[in-house]
Amino acid sequence: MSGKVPLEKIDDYTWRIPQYKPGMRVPGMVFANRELLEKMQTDRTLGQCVNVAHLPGIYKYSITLPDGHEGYGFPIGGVAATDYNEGVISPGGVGYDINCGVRLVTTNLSEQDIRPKLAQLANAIFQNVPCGLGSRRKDFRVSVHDLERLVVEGVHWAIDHGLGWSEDIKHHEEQGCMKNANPDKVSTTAKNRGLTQIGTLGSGNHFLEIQKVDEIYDERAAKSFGIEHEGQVTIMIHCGSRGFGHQICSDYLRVMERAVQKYKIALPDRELACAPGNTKEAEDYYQAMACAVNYAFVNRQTIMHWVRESFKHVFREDPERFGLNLVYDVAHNIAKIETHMVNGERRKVWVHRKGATRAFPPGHPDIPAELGSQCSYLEVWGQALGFLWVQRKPCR
DNA sequence: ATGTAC
Repeated sequence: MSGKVPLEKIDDYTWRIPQYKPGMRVPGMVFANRELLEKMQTDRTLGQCVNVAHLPGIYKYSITLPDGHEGYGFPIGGVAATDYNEGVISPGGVGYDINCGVRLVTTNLSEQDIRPKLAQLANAIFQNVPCGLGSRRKDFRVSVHDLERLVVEGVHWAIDHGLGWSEDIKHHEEQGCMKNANPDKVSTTAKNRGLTQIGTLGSGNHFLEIQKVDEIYDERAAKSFGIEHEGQVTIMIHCGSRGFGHQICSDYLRVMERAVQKYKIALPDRELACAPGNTKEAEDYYQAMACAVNYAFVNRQTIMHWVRESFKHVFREDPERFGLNLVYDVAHNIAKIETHMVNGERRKVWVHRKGATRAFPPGHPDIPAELGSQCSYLEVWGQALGFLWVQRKPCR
């Protein structure tokens, strides 16, 4: 089916899908090189990009970023903004792993400093951070009361419980705490699944790696983020909201399937189940999703804490001695209410990002001041698009 | 991605 999706070349890495189907409200915009594009033509990726273009209230484009591939409803790499009132919010535009994301931690060590202790360190981390399908912590389980606090307070909860340093907070998207989180909108099943999984990695493409800086492209930018030299050791953590977010997604997909009937929404694919933005169903999903967003922030924060503890154990020194500063924690599966200029007017929109990291426009407060007000960080795809600033997720 | 499976 997707073999028939027409593509217009904009440049070597940008392809436009015209509104060739009567139901398409906007064109598609696909960012891919030849090789990736060819792969997309063998599966449902482009067809899913076209399906997203049918969503009520969608603005400007249905976007697919590298490395776009098949997902549930939206393709992974899918980005769409829909009108807050006239549009819809769709859990398929976020995915099952709500606030799957990545954080980078720097150290002041070089490869040669760490090499002799590497095996020991890897073992310590392996002990301290459970991984794999269904991984749980027996040593650290939160009560239902704690869970309900942490999904509202986000990283603040972790810091208050000794699971990090206060300066970590400002190095998170949303300062590690999404507002509107409401645990009353989360099922007991989801809460129960969440109790034993704080500080666990999970499986699939989730990872915790000890890395070294291979090459610095922009010295000034790198320095402001604490990347000083090639060979510097860093740590990267990629994971999400575990069974908690997964359960919330499946619970609300059911709610949204009913909403599609109730509000008589025409959709090309039932995996795009959604609700009009100004309904209770939309509000409930958003409040529950925000809980999973905060859960995932706390999960990555807690994992980082146990990495710091592992350094302390292996080197028998305070972790501060090794730097171990958080550069940034960023989500790539999330929906947010944002205001953007669209075709010259201020619009409140639902931004769906699935496998798409936010990048910062010039002047964004999260850009280190020393980089100057004209600097944008990460690749600003948005300049081509007019109002959305997005970046491809880190690929593996 | 995820205890699984409408």
